[in-house]
Amino acid sequence: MEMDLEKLKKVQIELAKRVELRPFESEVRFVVGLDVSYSRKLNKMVAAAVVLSYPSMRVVEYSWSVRDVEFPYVPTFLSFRELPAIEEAFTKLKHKIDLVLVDGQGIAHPRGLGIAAHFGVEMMVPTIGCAKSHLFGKWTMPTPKRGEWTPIIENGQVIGGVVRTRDNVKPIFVSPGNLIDVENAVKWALKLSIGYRLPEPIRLADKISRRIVNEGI
DNA sequence: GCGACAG
DNA sequence: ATCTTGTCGC
Repeated sequence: MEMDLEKLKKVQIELAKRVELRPFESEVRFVVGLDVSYSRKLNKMVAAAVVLSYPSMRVVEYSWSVRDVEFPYVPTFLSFRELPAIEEAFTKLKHKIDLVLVDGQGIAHPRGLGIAAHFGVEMMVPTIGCAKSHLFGKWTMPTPKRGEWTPIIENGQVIGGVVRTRDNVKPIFVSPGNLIDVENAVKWALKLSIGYRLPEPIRLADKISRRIVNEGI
């Protein structure tokens, strides 16, 4: 397969320069969650985009995209595998989106461009990365109480947070994707986490994409 | 050289 | 991510 990782690293480094970390204070009406599920036998993937109203937290719209899997899973290069699908699903939405949550890292990535940051700079929309496990940066375990969080640090800079979204449940790794800073990314990841480990937008996107795969795409 | 390594 | 049985706990 024709894929030059060194070349792609340069692409990531260039795109990372376009990430803007800044306070996020705009009014939030609609939030979207993005996630991808796979059908191993069909070699296809399904990306789902779920729109929730805020603060009512109701599903007001959702869309999806089915694509052939043409890029392998290589740690730190996840966006080249899933971005085509999640961008297509996102583009199909009719609502005007205020904030996006993506399943994966934001800037907490070796070259500062996890899938959430890559998506954020290409779509130019406020984006937060929420990963279920660690990839990059030094961190310590936060206390077991919901709302508690510890910083993910690299070169003396806070690039994200390890966030406890539920009492005594394994924390999630949150980092800015674009147009938001660490504090606001953590704040919103918590506000959108209601009763479950993952924020509602991402949890529902996972459920919907998985259902589409299991119903025969 | 060795360990780590989103989904 | 997917595959895959039972099991612990609210």
